[in-house]
Amino acid sequence: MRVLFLHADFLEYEVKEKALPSVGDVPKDKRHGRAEEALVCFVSAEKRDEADPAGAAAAVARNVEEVAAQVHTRRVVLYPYAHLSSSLAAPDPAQAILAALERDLRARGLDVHASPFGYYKSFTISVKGHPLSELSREIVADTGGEKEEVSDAVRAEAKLRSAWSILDLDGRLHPLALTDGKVTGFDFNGHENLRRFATYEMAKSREVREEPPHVRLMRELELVDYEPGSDPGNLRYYAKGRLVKGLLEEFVSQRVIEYGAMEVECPIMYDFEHPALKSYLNRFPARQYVVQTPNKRAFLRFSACFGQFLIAKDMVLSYKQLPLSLYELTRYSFRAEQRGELAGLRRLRAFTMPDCHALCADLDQAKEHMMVRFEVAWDLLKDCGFAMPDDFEVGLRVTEPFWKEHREFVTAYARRWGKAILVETWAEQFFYFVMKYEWNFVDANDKAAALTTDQIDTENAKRFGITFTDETGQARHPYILHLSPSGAIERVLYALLEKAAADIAAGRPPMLPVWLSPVQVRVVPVSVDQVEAAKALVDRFPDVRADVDDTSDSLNKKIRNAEKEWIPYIAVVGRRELESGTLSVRVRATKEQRAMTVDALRAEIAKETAGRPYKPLPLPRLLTKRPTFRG
RNA sequence: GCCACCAUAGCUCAGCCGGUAGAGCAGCCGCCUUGUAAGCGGCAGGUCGGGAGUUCAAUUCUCCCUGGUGGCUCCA
Repeated sequence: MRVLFLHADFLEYEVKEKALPSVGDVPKDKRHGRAEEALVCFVSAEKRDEADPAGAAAAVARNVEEVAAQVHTRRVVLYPYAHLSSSLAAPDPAQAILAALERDLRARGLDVHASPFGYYKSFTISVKGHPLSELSREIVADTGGEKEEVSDAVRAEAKLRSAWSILDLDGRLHPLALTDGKVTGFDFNGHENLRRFATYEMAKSREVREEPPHVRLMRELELVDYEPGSDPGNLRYYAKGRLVKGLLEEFVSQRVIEYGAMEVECPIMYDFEHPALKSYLNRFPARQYVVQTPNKRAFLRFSACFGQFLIAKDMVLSYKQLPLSLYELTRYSFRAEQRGELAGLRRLRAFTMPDCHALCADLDQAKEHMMVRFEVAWDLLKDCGFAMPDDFEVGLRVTEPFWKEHREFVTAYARRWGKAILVETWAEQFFYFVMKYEWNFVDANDKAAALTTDQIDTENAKRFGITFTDETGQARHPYILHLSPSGAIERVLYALLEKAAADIAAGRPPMLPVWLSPVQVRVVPVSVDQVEAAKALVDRFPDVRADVDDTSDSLNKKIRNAEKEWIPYIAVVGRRELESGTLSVRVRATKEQRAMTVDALRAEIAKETAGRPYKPLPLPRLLTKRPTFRG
């Protein structure tokens, strides 16, 4: 709908003749109207409002109430005014919407004066001159006409009754309770991180009032930054950040493809009116970004699910080919998270998510294959630089029927994980999955963020019409696993930076793994006499990100600058080194200073980075040629 | 989305009861040629986040907007 708000000293109108033959007659006493000191709302109902009249009316009502409050009036005039839109709703739906709007506003306690619909009218208006007195808005029912449907899932979540327990390695289930904000029912001694995770999940108690440390780090290190020129939660990556993110993306994709998934690529926007998608949205409590294309309304994908499902439904599949995996690294997935929920790299509106769906013939195969992928994800996170399983806590969510029938599977899962896990059981299946797990990173502020996650989906094959032919020649719907092997790439970076922040707090030198360090070797000449030699030295590190500090700063200053950048190897070159043919290397990880040859340093870096992707230095090699992206 | 708080130079921050701003770092210029976390001096840097209001006068008070942080809600 379109609304023009005018805060008026008065509005006076006179009904003339019918503009639409179909409208009823207006009684004599309603043919003239006058309102004093009112918010006059000229309103057009539009074509797209027809899809959700109640939603459109409610959205406008909220806006009217808000604007009325801003201008401190409770009197509102609704004035149907077709000329605000080039895509008007048909008269009948438009009248219905306006009537609903009028009722809604009355229900909100506003003094509503509605001017007749479908007539030519003359009017006189005196508009106040203050800055809020004139305002026009284009209003769409919340997240489009989908609000009602999406909120099925949101509502389901709200009334979702769940029970929390800790499952230990002996298969014993310890039911948890919340007393005075404390989680009880399990002896958390030696499981401090699990206690923090369970408390986060159950009590949501927040005592810390600090900015998460990774936010400062991501900016100081010139990796990532906010972009006020975009929408909140859409970040910009500087050269170093793009490198780190690109390496993580490549590494994750490499591991998933090695495991056997087929990489595909899908559109980032989808038709709201596609029947399978529409019904899928009901089971997925997300808030979407909405895009108006030239001829339809679309939403930006919030995962790779439907893109891959739409591919899978057209595939010709035999049981002999299962389990079978499709994979895409989504750059980006979009979720219009509420403003207050966004936080640095932990929670974004646009994020990069690897998403790998496996079609499985039956539940046994799904369970078995889930554990194959478990190992892929485990090795992946380990090789990204995490301590497994120490750096994470498992949240495993399961429906009661699944728990009862597959308790042994869940217990075996916990044993493989190697420490007690948090289990949430739901009485009913509210979502499309019967079982899911996440590996949660718990940060310094006791906030948990899910990285790796996998789910057993029992519904979507049917919804999307995905079938395979079984041994008997029958078409059957597969079970679908939804794995994000690392979770969002941004979250991997978040967790690495939070780990580094924990190192700082513990007095250890913070750093990224060598394969992810934007600069791996900084060659530092002691004085100008060695600058040329230093430049030549860099060429002897062809497969290493090495640069040269060719500034005229003091040696101390050059060392300090390199340390502030978390460079793992600082190679000092002075007269002595040139004479001996070695480098004097400051090794960040161990805080030692070692004399090494170029080959020895190269070998050490090669060992540190073995099996990980490599990308060249994304910046000029000479520091004097390099800009600062921010102070 | 709701509530609270924050926004001053590229960065980190001072700035009293309303009288249009200051430091350190970074940058630029010069001197120094440095032996393992800041050498010295100078210059230049501001629509005090944006808009409106109150006032003779607003960085300062009020309102709205934008962005950020925390809490609530949420996290598929």
